[in-house]
Amino acid sequence: MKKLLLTDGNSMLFRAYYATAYGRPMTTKQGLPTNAVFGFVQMLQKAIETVQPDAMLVAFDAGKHTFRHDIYPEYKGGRKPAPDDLVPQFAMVRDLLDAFSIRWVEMSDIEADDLIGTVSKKASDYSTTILTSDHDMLQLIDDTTTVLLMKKGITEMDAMTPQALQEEMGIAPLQIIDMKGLMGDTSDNIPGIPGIGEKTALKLLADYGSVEGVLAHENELKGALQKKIMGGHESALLSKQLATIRRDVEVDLPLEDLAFAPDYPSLIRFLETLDMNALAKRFSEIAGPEEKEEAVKETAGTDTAVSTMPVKMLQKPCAVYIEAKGDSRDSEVQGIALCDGTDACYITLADALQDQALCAYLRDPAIAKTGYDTKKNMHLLKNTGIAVFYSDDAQILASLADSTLTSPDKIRSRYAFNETVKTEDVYGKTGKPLLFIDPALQCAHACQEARNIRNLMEETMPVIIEEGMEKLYREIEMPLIPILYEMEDIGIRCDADVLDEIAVRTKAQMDAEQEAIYKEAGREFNINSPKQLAEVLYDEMGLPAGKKRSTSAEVLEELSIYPVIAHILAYRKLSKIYSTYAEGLKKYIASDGRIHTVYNQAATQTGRLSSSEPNLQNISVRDEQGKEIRKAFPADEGCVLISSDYHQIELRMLAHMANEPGLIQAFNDGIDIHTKTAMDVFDKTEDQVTPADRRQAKTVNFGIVYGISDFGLAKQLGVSRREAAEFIETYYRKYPGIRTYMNSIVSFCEKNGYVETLSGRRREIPEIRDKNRMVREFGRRAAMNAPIQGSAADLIKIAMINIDKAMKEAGVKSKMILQVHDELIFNVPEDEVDQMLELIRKGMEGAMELKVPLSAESSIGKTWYEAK
DNA sequence: GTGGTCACG
DNA sequence: ACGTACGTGACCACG
Repeated sequence: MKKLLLTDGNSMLFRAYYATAYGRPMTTKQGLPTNAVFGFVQMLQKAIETVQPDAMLVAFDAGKHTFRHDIYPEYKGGRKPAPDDLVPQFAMVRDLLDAFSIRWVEMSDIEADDLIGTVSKKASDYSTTILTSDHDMLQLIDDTTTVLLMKKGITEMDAMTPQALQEEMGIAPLQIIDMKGLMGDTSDNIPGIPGIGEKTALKLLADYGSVEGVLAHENELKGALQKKIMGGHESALLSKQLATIRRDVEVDLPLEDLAFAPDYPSLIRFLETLDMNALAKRFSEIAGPEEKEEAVKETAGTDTAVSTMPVKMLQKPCAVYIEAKGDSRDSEVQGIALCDGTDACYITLADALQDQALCAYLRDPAIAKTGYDTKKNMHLLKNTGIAVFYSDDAQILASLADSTLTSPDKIRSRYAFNETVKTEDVYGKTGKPLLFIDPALQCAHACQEARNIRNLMEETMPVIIEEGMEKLYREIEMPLIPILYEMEDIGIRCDADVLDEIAVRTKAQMDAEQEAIYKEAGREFNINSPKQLAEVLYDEMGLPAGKKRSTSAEVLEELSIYPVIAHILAYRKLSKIYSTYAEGLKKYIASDGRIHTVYNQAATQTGRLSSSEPNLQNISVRDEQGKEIRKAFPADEGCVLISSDYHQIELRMLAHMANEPGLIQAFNDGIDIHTKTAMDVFDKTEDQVTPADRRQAKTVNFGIVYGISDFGLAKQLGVSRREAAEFIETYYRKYPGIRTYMNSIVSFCEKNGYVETLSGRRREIPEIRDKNRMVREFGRRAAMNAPIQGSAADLIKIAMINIDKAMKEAGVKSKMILQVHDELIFNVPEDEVDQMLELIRKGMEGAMELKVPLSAESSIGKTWYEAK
């Protein structure tokens, strides 16, 4: 029998509101209250999981005047209006249901109860569940209709069947109406018979069955009770009438239209727009495996712990998993698991070292082996005596196949990794390691992970091939791995003494600024706390608050007439230098006096690298004082640092991709591009362009690359939106190729749901089809930006590969040590400088053949500070 | 664990 | 009526 889930929307929203209203208020970043919607969606999901419906409908009350008011004007009288912070959530929850693709209904002057009563009656061949917190609904229970009664909290509910009702209250479903007739209902202002409560009503119904039965036998009753009944005939009959749910409303809701087809991706995006990110994440876990259910494979094979790797495993491609005692790259290696797609075998590190055949197999470049995060595996294996030649990296494959998979967690949930044995089951939690490690668990865990890797490879490889990304994968991403490994391994020198010096100096300045701020504020507080700072500025000192009581530099700069603001901005800047850089970086200096950052090759949606532990891609440079940090990064003894960066790479990339003649011409002529833009947009000659004009034009150019909007540009330039729109229009008129390109990229994305780079790297942009306009606008901008940013990322990756190759061929001692998106930094022995300058320039400028020339400029210094 | 802020390209 | 420039990661406060 098909299952139907009917929900009383109002009842549930109120319940959700009061279940979550206490404690801290919950709002979006803009301050929109969301607590009831938050509870609502959780209740709904709980009910969906419990019922597993085939069809579903949510009913809402609408209108104030129902037929019940005709017969009893005081019906639902005396109710307090809905709390202010609940009101906006009525509309919000309807939007949520739309996003979720769940049908909802409201009819003017008809209550949700009556809609549900009517639909449930029509659904006689369904097994129906009614979700509500309203006890009135219990009258609808029958053999095929259950009421799920919401209890305290958010997800506690009780399934009420005829049997359960009989057991709990000793009455049949329809007798609920009689109950109300006798005892009334304060929440709906139904009078009942004054003086009759639940206990008495139940007793009377047990004896006489119904209101009419009680009235007919009132002479059998005694004393006060009889008196109450005799005086309450009219009220009892009226109350009974009010409590009766109508089941014959004229409503056009064919049951076949109510099929339950939830749109989880859309729901997730909706929740994210309400800043319910944790909840969105939980839903993506629910939705992820469902979309890819074939990912959970039935495997016929076995997991075996071996002391010598069986020969049959060594004759074919396998997934290789390195079992280690933690997940950092210096964790202790425990053993190795191989999976051939059917069976998996685990061998301890000690045994593996004795197994010559295995070692030869692992390092044989002629046999394909798949790993996961193979760069990390190379670090893990560094001093073990074992080397693995990996032909494939499943993490890279997955991130190319779906660019939204920017973390191991997302990959694991998207591809339904088997997690029967968790790392902490084997080794305990970090900080609380288990004293005894169970070898059998290690084996099970390692084999499970090897299987996961194998399955992931088998699922993603066909996608890469089908979507034309094989070349990108084979010729860019895979070759880049050992290069990044080497950059991480070599690291960059870092001088703790210099950092100390900066720290001391910065701290002293911070203290002075702090003093000044406290003096202005009239008291001490934590300047680092945006909350406290906002209180001090906007409440105590009475500074004018704009729309948001933000304390960001952007907002504070507007208030710079107040002396305290300058101190705060100075304090913030110093504090950043102090904690993130001067003190922060010291933690990462390894025993070799060097910092070994981690380059993540699968962390961005555009194809850029990211850097972490520490992030060396955001070391200060724009701020003169912050830039001092770079003095702590010296070249090695007898060496210099060469820093080489692409000049305006994204605009060149845009000129090429859009095939815009004017822009291409400008680059070919070697004209300063921002000046050129200023001339075109402001209609000036080169001589007339002031530095301020050029700055504005530069901002316009950034805007173009970011996926322009008049609002964003206006904000950035500090001009009106109309003026910004005019700049954009003028720009497009001068460079019609750009307009055409942007339009075509957006419609491509609308049609296909993704965009791609010159190398065929895809970025999925599901947002472009979202119901919410803001989300959609974001999707459009991302669609305009991703091919540009991503193609530039492809370009520098190719340059890195070329340069690495050229360096190896030249046999130089120089090392590539850092990448900062459009910039490469090398540690170069003094006598290799000239050779390297030429080698780098060739490698960078020759990485791609574009319609515009590429320009790479280098500078040299003893420290990173000087090489800039 | 999340949000605000700020560093970079 | 609303409110957005694109892409990252680290630190701090706070619940």
